[in-house]
Amino acid sequence: MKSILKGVSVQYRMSELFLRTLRENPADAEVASHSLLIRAGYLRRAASGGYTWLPLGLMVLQKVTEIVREEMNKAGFQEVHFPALLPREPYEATNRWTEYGPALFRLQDRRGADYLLAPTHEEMFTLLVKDLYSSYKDLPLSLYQIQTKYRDEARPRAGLLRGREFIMKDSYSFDLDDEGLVVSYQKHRDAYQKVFERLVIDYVIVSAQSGAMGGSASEEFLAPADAGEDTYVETEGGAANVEAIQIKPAQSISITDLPAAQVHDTPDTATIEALVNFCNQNESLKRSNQWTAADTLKNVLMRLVSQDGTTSVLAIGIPGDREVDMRRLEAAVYPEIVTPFTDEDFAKYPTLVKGYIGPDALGIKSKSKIEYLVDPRVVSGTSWITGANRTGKHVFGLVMGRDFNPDGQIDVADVRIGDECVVPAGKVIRLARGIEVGHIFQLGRKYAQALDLKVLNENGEQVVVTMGSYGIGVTRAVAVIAEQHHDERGLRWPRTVTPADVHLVIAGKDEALAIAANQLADQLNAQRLSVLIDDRVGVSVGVKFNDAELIGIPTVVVIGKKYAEGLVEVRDRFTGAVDDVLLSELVAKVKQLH
RNA sequence: CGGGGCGUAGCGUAGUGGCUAGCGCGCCUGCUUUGGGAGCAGGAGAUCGGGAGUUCGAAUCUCCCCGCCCCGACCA
Repeated sequence: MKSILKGVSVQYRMSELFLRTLRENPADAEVASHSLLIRAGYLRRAASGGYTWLPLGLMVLQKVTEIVREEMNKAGFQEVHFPALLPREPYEATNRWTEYGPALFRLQDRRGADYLLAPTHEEMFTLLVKDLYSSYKDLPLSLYQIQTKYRDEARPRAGLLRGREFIMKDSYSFDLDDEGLVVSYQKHRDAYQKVFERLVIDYVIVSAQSGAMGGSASEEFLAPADAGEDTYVETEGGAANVEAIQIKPAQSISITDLPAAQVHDTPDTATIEALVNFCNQNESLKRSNQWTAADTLKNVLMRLVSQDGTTSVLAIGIPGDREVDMRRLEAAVYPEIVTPFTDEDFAKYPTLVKGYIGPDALGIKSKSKIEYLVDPRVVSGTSWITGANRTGKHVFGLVMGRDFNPDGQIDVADVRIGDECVVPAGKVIRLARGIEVGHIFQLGRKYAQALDLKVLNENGEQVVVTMGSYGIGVTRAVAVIAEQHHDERGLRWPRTVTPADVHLVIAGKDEALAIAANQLADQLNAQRLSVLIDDRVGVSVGVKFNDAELIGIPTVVVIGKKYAEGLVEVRDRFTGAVDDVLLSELVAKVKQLH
């Protein structure tokens, strides 16, 4: 493109930048970060879940990466770099070659040997440390890398938010004992807080399930956003992923003085709603205060498939006004997989009557031998309307601890505001969605054990090392920043990650403007402030302003009609403030904004 | 993997059996214009996702395949 500048050097010129902004939102982008990053020319989709970084995008990615790297180094962690393409054997040793399932990209080399594209690198880090270290004196140690990861996601979505190829910073800590692990964990936690502060990502730290990696203590860094895939709860006492919360069990009640259970005809009441309506309309069942779904006990059947392929059936008893939260259930039964209980499955259990299943037919000691677990609200002395195991019949006043005894508890009902929790302590005051940008957890000895990573302790004994594992989604963080910092006009990069410090718009075709703009750019460069200069010829100012707002560099300087009076305009993309500044004072003004 | 939707030029789209596939943006040439996505004139750009079929005739109907997006189950 023609430039109004001749033979001058500024950092980036719009006339030359490999960039094409789009006026309209791409049809396939739903979330703001995705749509804006494409429209503003930061990214192009190259494959399902794979994106090409264009010059502007790469500048942001590099800044984000550098902030992560700096904070890791400051914390005393050392950077290494593994191949993404790895042989099968180490993953076989930890059983993850099979355990990781279809999300693992597997491939073969020309000789037919199995390889994988690493989804995480626990095995390699463990083996590396084993290779070089063998004494307690070498510990503690934390290593990290910033690496491209591969996961064959069933459903890549929302641009950078969930890709099949993405960049992750993963760290691993190695300690002699549990106390050391706690210290290493805390160091990572502190470093992560600094990273997210510098990235200007709004986040909450929530208790988490450690999930597929195994291990115990675990927290997630969630960036609150409607586009997020995780749900978390906040209580007076803290925050947790819904998968990790624990509902406070109800107080048990004395069972003496409770009326005996009675079976009643309740025709056509296979759903809780129908049952409650029937109870409130039937003369003999009516009571002064209306029956509600919470008075009923709903028994839900699920089929569980274990890793070796064997299946079992689980019955879950929850108050009728609640639903089983599939995410919580999946987390609770992990590593078993939950599948629906079908009509064919029903056929195998003649004692179960669909729509009228009651506790009598459930439990490992019953005829069905189906394990029966109940919600923590279903405790001894609570009385329920529930199925009588006969079509069109329910039993009223069935008392837990007197009339039935389940095999145990399971806490998988949906969570609501006001629910009392043990973890995190207190009443739920907020339920929100978040994007997981970081996850830290105490892995323990799973990998060290499997790969035989031991060191000699002070007494000359072999001791298995204990590990922590810590991740930051680097490319995801870019999307999160875009998600959290934009308005209807476009992106608004925090100054720590902006692709350039100043967007200098030449608003006019007078050559004097171009010369002055160039001088300003040089002055800014001299102060280590990078400049993207819009030197395009034949492009109307409206287009230039709109592009500047879309691209989202936080400080926009306009040199145009007021140049004759020795003034330029400084716009703050965050506050919307517009100031006229003397040319001689521009650098000071820009520095002040930074 | 289940459910839903979609695939027409770089982007956004019209076109549900009939002529040379239309429009807006973007792109190229010329002139004009220059503080909020300019105007006029001319132009380039499409295997209508792919394959097979039905038909005198297919972007349009049928089948198969591929790809994309959304919702659900997994994760940084």
